[in-house]
Amino acid sequence: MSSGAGPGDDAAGLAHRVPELGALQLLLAVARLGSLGRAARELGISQPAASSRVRAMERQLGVALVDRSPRGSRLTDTGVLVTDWARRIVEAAEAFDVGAQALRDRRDSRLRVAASMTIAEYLLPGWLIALRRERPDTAVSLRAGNSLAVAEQLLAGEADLGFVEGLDVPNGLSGVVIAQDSLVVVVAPGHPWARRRAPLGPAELAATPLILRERGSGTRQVLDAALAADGGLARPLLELSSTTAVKGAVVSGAGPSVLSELVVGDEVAAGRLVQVPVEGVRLRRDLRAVWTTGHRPTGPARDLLSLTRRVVA
Amino acid sequence: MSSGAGPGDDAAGLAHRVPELGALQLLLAVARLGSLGRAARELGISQPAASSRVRAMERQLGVALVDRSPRGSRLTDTGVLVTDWARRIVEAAEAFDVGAQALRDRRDSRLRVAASMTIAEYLLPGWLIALRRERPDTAVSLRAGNSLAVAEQLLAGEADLGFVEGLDVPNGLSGVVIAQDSLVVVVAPGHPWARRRAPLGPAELAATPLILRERGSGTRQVLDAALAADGGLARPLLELSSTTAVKGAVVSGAGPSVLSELVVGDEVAAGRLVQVPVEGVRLRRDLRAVWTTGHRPTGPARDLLSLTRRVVA
DNA sequence: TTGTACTCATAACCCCAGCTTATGCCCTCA
DNA sequence: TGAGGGCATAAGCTGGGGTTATGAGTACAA
Repeated sequence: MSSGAGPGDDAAGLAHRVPELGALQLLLAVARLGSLGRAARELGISQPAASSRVRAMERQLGVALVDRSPRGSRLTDTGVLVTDWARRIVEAAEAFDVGAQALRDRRDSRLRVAASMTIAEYLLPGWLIALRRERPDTAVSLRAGNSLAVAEQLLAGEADLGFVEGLDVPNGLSGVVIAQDSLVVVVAPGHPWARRRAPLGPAELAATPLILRERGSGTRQVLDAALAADGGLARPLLELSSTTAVKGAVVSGAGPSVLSELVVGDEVAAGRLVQVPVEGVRLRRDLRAVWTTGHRPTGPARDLLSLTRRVVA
Repeated sequence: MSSGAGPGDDAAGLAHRVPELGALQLLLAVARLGSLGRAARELGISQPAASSRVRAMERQLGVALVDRSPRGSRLTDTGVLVTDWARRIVEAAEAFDVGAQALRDRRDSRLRVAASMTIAEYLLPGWLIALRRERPDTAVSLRAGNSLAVAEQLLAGEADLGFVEGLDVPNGLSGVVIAQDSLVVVVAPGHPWARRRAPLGPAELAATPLILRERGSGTRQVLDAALAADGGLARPLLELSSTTAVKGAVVSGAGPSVLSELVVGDEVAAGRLVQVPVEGVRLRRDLRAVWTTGHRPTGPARDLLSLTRRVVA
């Protein structure tokens, strides 16, 4: 094995090394139900199919996952670990699914939602999963855009309920704050700030070139407003057009950035990014549900709204 | 569409509604490279194959994902959204991959790691991904167990580096604290505590029956120790044998629980669980890297260690 | 213009992964 | 001892997804 691409760091083979979704679901079902046959029935396949899939997974991964016995199947120790990793994939897939579903049913859904990008990306799938649990019959359609587009769609009657992040409510709309989103300063683990314990102040933050989204983006606005309170202004080291690009640049060590904790939550938890403590800067923005003034949400819109309001009061 | 299971809430069809990993990777590659052909080359498949896969995805999801032009392909607006959801699936799959890889190479790897369950499940994959980026040739093997098992393997020379969570360092081992894990009180969004703003005190926490892991588990130990400082003791409402089971019970509203923020991070961010503020209880535990006293980590072990220490100093 | 180089789409063919049904063995329990 | 639930094996079919070969549209330079 020479240097460079070892086996396992080529993206190409990922799909061949990771079992497909159906197999992972099957594994979860086996864990839950304690029997290959029952799991097979739950997923609507035959028992031999389930048996062979699990066997194939074990061959693929090179470890034993389930203990078969004539009275059922239980996970092995490593099976438990693998299943937990698998669960994260399946959950991400479920979020993808509800999101895609909502995206597809553009027209004539019972509940048409318009949301800003960040909310559509990170929060809505979770809400829709919860909504589906409580009101399985509600068909939801989703359109994502910036705050302006959300407002337009509500005013044009093309959406029943909107979600926006930002400092104020667009004209003609009413709304309630449903959550607060914190912006956080993040750096790659190798950056000097990563070991820092003393909080950053506004002056230092304003003086340091940051990796930022272009001027006009929601995140940038909040940052500028926060620093303006101290007479400062964010200095861009690099301006990128998508949040993902910014995040990628920070992870690869290009410099510090200020991003929503929604966006970097995973990376911080997994240690790919480090959050730098900050003091004296108001890096919070409200997340709001909005509707056209006078048309308080009713029916499915009300269901979804009450669901989101129970989150982070 | 009658009541009950609508289309989209049956787990069975998930794999048919969500494109498979290869297709999602392809989409990410297209987004990054701006061309179907280039993306195809990167993944080692032919251009027509890529073209057809993307087309199949669009048919499957019912939305246009990429704008084809004779000079390349760019994502549509909804394509950007879908791609972001897809990225989360692929990242989960990468974590699965490195984990499984480490699990497979049990014997004669250059670096044999033993880790407690929680660390193996939530943190190690991220570290291994980072390690692979810096030292692509390092083959890592992983065994997961409780703190005792980790200690045994280190002392028996079956592992080079261990990771444990807990209050103290096992006998015969040395170690450093690499991170702190906070335990948090969580409830389902419908629970009365979800709207609560005043922090819980130790007395109230000790007086409330909780959903817990069985006595002897790491989490339970920390909780008992923390409450013991005030003369209290956790009262179980329900004792379950796995963290996942506890989490599931809390999500479905069975009652409050105390869990590691590593475990519930996703759920809290997505609003499936609500974190309740707590005051006056020391719900922190150290995460430590450990090794047999006298054998300070060298080589690959040192690489991994330094990597983890850069995280949450 | 015309040639070249890039894009993506279409067509015809092929293969194997994974499904199904049918069966058998093992264990447990009434 | 027979019934029933559990898993494994065998044989056969199907189709999704791959391949190569080719065409058609756009851009740019000679």
